Amino acid sequence: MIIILAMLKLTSHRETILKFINASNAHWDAEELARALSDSGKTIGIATVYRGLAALDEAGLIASVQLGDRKRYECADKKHHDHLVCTECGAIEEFVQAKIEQLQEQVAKENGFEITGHQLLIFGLCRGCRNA
Amino acid sequence: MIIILAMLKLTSHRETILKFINASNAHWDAEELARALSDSGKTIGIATVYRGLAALDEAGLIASVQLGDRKRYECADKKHHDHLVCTECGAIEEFVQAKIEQLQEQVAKENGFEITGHQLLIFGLCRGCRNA
DNA sequence: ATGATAATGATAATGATTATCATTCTTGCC
DNA sequence: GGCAAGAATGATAATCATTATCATTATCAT
Ligand SMILES: [Mn+2]
Ligand SMILES: [Mn+2]
Ligand SMILES: [Zn+2]
Ligand SMILES: [Zn+2]
Repeated sequence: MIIILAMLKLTSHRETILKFINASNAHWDAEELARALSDSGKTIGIATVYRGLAALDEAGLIASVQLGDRKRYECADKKHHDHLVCTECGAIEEFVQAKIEQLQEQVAKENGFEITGHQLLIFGLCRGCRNA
Repeated sequence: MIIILAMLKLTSHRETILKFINASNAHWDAEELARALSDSGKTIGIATVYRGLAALDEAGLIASVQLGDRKRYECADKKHHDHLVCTECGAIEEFVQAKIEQLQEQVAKENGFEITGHQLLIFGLCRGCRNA
């Protein structure tokens, strides 16, 4: 059904998790996802959800963002982007700013750093919450 | 001795914590700081260290960065900056990139967001770890 | 100095995530 | 198809950072 990388064993549970994430556009944390799966009749043990998410993330089949104290996952089939996080309602919006990405490389070079990843979180009030 | 904002009550413990942070150039988490204080003969209960750091941070007398799962604190008397984090040795370097800051404002505007804060973490290998 | 109020510290509680371990799948192979 | 080896699962205990409790103590305005 899906070509899974060699490092990952295909299991129905992982497939369920992967499909669920790919089918949505949200940023899920483990508990939320477990609840959603349960609500849709596909209950999976919470420990397995945690492990499945970590495995899929490591295999590059889904992406993750560390938001404050919890890790959230989203589908990986979109290009790299960063996030705007509303501190009022929790909404998460995405953006891409090529120039910022490029300037990060420059900063790294100036500091003798070899970049392996980055995370830019912009906190604030979303349009809705500003007007509320 | 120090002009403390009205919102914060001066206590010897908070003063100790503040001085310690200001005297160093590092990014401390609560446990590390408690241990360091203890080692220097000024033991402060761990709960008080947590509360003291949070209070000083809220008052703007020190600054904080959420690094992965733990919160780290540093002295606030430097201008805003972001961080380069070595995933190998844990070293944290600082940088300022005005253009990136400005582009963030632009991104926010484009999305109807009102920025209240941001955090840019660049992960990778520091010069030392690259050559090791 | 005195009292109102906030801070402290020992410790319990929380919340997210990981570790255990017995049981159940997957997959390669006959 | 049937089987064994090894990985995955799930219930639950364990961690780890941080916060909450609550009795005691310190601070600050009067
Ligand atoms: Mn996203
Ligand atoms: Mn810093
Ligand atoms: Zn909002
Ligand atoms: Zn390093």
